Parts: sequence; structure tokens; C-alpha cells
Amino acid sequence: MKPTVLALVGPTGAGKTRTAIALCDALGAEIVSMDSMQIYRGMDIGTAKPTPQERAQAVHHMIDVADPREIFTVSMYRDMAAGVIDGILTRGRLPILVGGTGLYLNALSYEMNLGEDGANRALREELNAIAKEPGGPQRLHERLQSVDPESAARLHPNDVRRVVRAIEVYETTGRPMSSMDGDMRREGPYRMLVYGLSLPREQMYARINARVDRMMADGLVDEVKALLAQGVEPRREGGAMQAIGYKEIVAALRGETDMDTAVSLIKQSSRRYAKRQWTWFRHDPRVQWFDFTQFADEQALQAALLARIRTEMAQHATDPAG
RNA sequence: GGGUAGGUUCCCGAGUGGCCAAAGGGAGCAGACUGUAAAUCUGCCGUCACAGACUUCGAUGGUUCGAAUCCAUCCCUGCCCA
Repeated sequence: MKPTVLALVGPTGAGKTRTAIALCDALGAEIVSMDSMQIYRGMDIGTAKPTPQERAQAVHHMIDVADPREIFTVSMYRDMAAGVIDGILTRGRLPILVGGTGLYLNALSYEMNLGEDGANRALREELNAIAKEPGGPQRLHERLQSVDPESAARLHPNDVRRVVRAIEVYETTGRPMSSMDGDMRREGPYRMLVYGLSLPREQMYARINARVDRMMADGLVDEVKALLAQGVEPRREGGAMQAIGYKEIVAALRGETDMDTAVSLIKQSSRRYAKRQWTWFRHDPRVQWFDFTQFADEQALQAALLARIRTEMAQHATDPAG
């Protein structure tokens, strides 16, 4: 019988952090953060990382485990988080995945073929160089077409990143990525119970805007300065500085925009990000949604969520097919 | 009061007689997503009974087979002179 793992997902600002903490005591659970940016040390304000006080209320994992000067990837996340989850289970506790990075949830949910071959950096750079030439994206797409027509048909020629990765997979494994589809869809080692927190679009956007203002008041600019002083590269593709709230402040610090513009850009990207998360999770059939407007207050929602979790865990325990 | 530059679809901004529902960008909306994922990519974007029709380019009137584009008057805005 696969061990049960809980997941609490939803767009930014939906209240995942607080709700998860409230759940932990009652369930004997430990939080495994599922956030691609809270991973990095020194990025606290802009990522809305749980505060020290919050972290004292429940055990948190997968926060501050990466150096912002390094690039932390999905597969690294998957490997490290899997170890953490197994440790929690071994201690007889319940892991609860909390965060808004959909890809990370899937990496833990399915046997995604991430781990077999490391990124082929040299080849990737070579392909990326081709992509920058005029007509390059088209030529890359044609190249993929000749070795993996199925993936090529799936990918838009402008989707350079994915085209490059598909070529890379073929070149390094000798197998087209599309032939691995079956492997990648296979269920992973855990039985996932996924819950989603949501609220109406307007409220969500209003909360995001307010949260960004609070981040500025809390010293986001200084936080970014500290990261830069520490040697974090401001312009690298990938890694910490592509985080919303950080790249915009960097631009302002360099005088490319003024601070007011930066703040409104942060709000805007955050809203769009929330929309993308919403799109992602809404299309995940496993998610059971809890909308804040359907409950009198936060406590009522938490109580309902807790009741649902208990019911489903009990069912699972008695389900021989489980 | 005089001069001057202008008023274009949610915003910015092309367009100077037909090829214009009107380039391009932004915003917005929708979608995708398998080792960068808070990233990246895609589609839609005047209205409708949608292979067509209808209403738009400050307002009104005019020239013309035909106008966002030409003319007249008016309204408004920026700048300069008084």
C-alpha cells in the first residue's frame, strides 16, 4: 500500500502557508515546501516565505536549502524532496506538500523521466546559440522533426526551450522523448491527496497587490541589494533572480526603470503568475477545491478541510485495494 | 487673444484617398507546460445571426464612385508668444 501524502496547492496569496500550519498540529504533519523560489536562502520577503514565527509553529522542509548563486532545478527538487518525504514517513508523520509550483508537484506525483540523464549543458548551449540566429528556431524545430516527429508536432517552433530539451533528450539517450511518454505518466510511489485553496479573481488580485506593497514596506529593496552584494548574478537565465519581485527591483536599481514602475510591474507579474497557477491546478483533476468565499471565515474553511482530509485518510486505511 | 503641434479601437502608437476593423507594442482574457517553471511558449483581442454583415479613427457638415486619410466650421489638449 502506497503511503499517503497530502498536497495543498493554489495560486499565490491564496493563504496556503497559514492554512497548512493550522493543519499540521491536528494531523501530526510536517510541511514540505513546494516552491521554486523559497528554496533559496536570503530570499525571504519577496517570496513571502513563512516567517521564523510561522516556522516555529510547524516543521518546515525544503526552504532555504539552495544557494541563490546556484541554479536549483526541478530534478534536484524532486530528489531532495523525495528523501525528505521518506524521512517524514519513516518517523510516522504525515508529509504535506505546500506550494504553488505545479511542476514540482507533478515531479513528485509521477515517474517523470527527469533523473536518468543530466542536462547536457554543452549541447544545450550549442543549441541555444543556434536558436539566436535568424531562422534558428525553425531550424531547430526541423532538426527535432527529423529525430522525434511526435514531439516536434507537439511543440511550437518558437517554444525554443522545449524544442532544445527534446533534441537534448534524443541526443543524450538515443531515444526520442515521445517514446518515454508511457514512463512519464506512470503513477509515483505516493498516494497523493491534493487540495486547492482558491478565491475569486478580484479578491485574489487585490490581495496580491496589497501583499506587494507590504513587501516593499518590509524592505524588499534591501533584500535584493543584499543578494547582489553577495554575488548573485542579476541577469542569468534561470535561478534565483528570475523570481518575480527580484528581477524588477534589479532593473530599478540599475536605473532602467524607476521604483514605482518596478512595483507596478511586480504586481502585474504576480497577478499573471497567479493566473497561470490557476490554469495549471484547475486542470489537475486530483485537486479538491476549497474556496474562501464559501466559508464564514478562515477557521471554518480549515475545519472543513481537516474533516475532508480525515475522511479520506480513513477511507484509504480501510480500502484493501488502496 | 495670436502662433504652433495634435486629437486613431482599453492604453501607447503607425496609418495621409481604395489593398483599413485599421501596422506594432502594452494591458486584458484563454491555453500549454516532463532537468531554467515566480521560467518559457501559444492563441484570442470592435460587434454580430460571423466564408458575410454592421458600427468605429474628437464633432458636425461637405468634396469624391470611394475618406481615419481632402475641405469648412466647431469642441478639446500640449507647447510658444501676448
